[in-house]
Amino acid sequence: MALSAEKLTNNQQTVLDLLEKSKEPLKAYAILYDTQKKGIKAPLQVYRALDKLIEIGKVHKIESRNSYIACEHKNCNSSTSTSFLICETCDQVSELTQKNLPSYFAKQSEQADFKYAKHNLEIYGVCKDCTK
Amino acid sequence: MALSAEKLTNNQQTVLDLLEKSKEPLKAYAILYDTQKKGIKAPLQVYRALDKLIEIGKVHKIESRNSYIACEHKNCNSSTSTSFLICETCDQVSELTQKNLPSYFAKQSEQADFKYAKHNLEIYGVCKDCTK
DNA sequence: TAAAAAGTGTTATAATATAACATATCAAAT
DNA sequence: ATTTGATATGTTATATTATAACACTTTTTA
Repeated sequence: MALSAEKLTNNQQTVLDLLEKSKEPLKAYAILYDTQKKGIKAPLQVYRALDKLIEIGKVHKIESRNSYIACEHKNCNSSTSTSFLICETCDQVSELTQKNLPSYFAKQSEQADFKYAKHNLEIYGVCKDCTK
Repeated sequence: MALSAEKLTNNQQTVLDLLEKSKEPLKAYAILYDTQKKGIKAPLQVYRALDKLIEIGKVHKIESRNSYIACEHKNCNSSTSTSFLICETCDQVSELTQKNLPSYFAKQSEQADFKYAKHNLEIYGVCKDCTK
């Protein structure tokens, strides 16, 4: 079955629903706490759901924060590269949708004799709302 | 006292020496294990040394690996932005020294109404040695 | 040289994540 | 329809990463 058409299991859907409702990235144990009423009882259930969701590109991990966010792009199948804008004031995170980043990084890498495969970019600063 | 002239304490120097000798990034508990003969006995001693070394720019953290690497640049005082090339084959990490990355990211961020402050970039791929 | 700032040593514990194993579900190929 | 193989589940335990709290010491600076 194609990844994009993948049917989610109960636990996976529960975790994804929560992340999609959330304004900010959530930590695994926050997800656990918030999904107890839906029957998720142990950390592993959360991590396994997250693993799958990340694999199919529905969720991304923000490495520097140990937190997880639903992908903003509809029908995103990519779990490879991620680029985030992280507001240091309000902690909100948005994705930088820059189609040419991979090729830019590939070029930069090449100059260091390095073969680019994928990347994780975390940009910190101040978001639109917080500059007002 | 200027950061660049900062004198390191014993623990800080011990941790930095180890990282500078290492070919790969090291994890905190690996550092702890390897510095026991130098008198470092507890995780907190390692983390405190790392915190300081990161603050003065001598060490960087690789977020997606929970590991630490000595800065390759002599007299680097910057703890703000980091850019790494991480080899998925041999786990060696080098720094991408691209002076114009910050301004490039600032420009990209601006298009999303986001005020760039600093960044963390982790590029995965295959290093020169491993492509042979 | 006193006060302030930074670092140390230590114990305990918090936060994040995975191992191991038995069982269950489900798609698809006989 | 039924076996099969892949994937998911539930559960307990534990590994890994990181910080809190507190008493004390050293270094810096005014």
